[in-house]
Amino acid sequence: MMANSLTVNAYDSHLQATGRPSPGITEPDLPPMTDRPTSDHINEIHHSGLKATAPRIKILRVFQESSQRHWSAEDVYRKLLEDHAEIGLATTYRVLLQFVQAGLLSRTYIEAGKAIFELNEGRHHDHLVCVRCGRVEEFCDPEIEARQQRVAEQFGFELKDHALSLYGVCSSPACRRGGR
Amino acid sequence: MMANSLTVNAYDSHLQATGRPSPGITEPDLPPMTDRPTSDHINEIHHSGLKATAPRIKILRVFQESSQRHWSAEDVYRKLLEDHAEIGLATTYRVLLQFVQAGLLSRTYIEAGKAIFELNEGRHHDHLVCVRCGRVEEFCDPEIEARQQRVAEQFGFELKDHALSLYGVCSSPACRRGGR
DNA sequence: TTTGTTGCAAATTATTTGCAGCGGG
DNA sequence: CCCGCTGCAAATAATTTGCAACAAA
Repeated sequence: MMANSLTVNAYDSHLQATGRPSPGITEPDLPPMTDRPTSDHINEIHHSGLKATAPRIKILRVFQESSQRHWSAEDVYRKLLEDHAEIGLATTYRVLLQFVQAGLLSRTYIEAGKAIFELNEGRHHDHLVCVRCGRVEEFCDPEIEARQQRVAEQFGFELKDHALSLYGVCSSPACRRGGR
Repeated sequence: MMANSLTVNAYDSHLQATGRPSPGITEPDLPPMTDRPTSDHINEIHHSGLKATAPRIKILRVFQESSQRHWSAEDVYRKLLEDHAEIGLATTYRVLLQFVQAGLLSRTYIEAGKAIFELNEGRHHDHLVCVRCGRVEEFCDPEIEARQQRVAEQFGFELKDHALSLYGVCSSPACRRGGR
C-alpha cells in the first residue's frame, strides 16, 4: 500500500503490453476460424517455446473457438470453469501473459484498471466502446496513426506504442434511448 | 476475487473520469500559478459545493503550488506526509475524486491501472510519455480529435470521450542511449 | 531425469467503504 | 447544533508470487 516510485517509471507495463506492432489496415473483418484440431494448437504453442500443456491448449482454444473476441482474465477463467477444465485463476493469468509475450494474444486496457485479451492477428487496431452496452468495435485509422507519429516527432520522441480508446453510445435503440 | 460482469459493462468509470471536455488548443504552456493566498483556495472549494476543510485546502495547494503537474494519489499522499499535514490516504482518495467531479482536477490513466491527477485548466489534451524516464508531455492535435469524431460516426456511435496516450523514448541523451 | 508448469494460498497494488467521532457553517 | 467530513481499519478488485507436487520433452 505504497512503496516505490514518485510519478516516474513503471510505464514499462506498456512496453510488453501489446503484441508485435504492425502497419495499419483499415477494417478488421473477424474471420470465424472455428474448431481447429488440437495438433495445430500444440504447434502454435511449441513455436512460442512453451510446453504444450493442457491448460495452455484449452486457453488458446477459448480464443480460437468462440465468436467472442475480447476476454478479461476473469472471463477466460469462468469459461474454463463452465467447460470443467480444472485450471486455476493464477494459471490463467500466467498463461495469458505468456501468450501475450509470445505474440499469440494482445492485451489492451479498454476500461481503467482491467486488461482485455484478444487473438493477435497481426493487424494493429484501436477500440471504440459503447459506454451503455459494452459493445466493442475495432478500427484503425491511418490518419490518426500518422498524426501520432508527427506529434511524437515534434516533441523529439521516438514513438514506441500508443493506447487509444474511444467511448460513445452505439446505434442500438436501447443505448440511444439509454437512461443511466 | 471474481463476482460480476462478463466483459460487458463498467466502462462507466470513463464517463466520470475526466473533468469537463473542451475544444482543442494546440500547445499547453503551463503557467506557474504559484503560492496563491488560501482565501482563494477556500472560494474555489466552496464554489464546488464542498466545505473548505484543511485536507481539501492542502490538497488543492499541492497541485497549485508545485511545478509538478501529474500526481498519483500516492504521490499526493506522500507529499502531504512530508509537509506534516495529518491526512489519511483514504481522505486523499476521497478528496481527489470530489475535485475531479467538481471539475477542479482531471483524472487520466497514463499507465495501466493507475490514476494520474492534474489541475483541470479547461484545455483538453492527451499525453506523450517517455517509457524510460517517465517524463510526460501534453499535446492536443485537432486533426486526431476530428478523425476520432469521424471514426465514431462511421460506426454510428455518438462520441462521448476518449483516452489517448503515446509511449516513446524522449530526446534526453540518457533515454536515447537507454538500456532499459 | 530435468526443467518447466500447475494449483493453491498468501501477498501486492490501487482504490473504496464502514463507522464512530470531530468540526465547519 | 447538525450534517458533512475525517481517520483508521477492514474490504474490494485485479493481478502476482512462493512453493511443493507434477508432468512434458
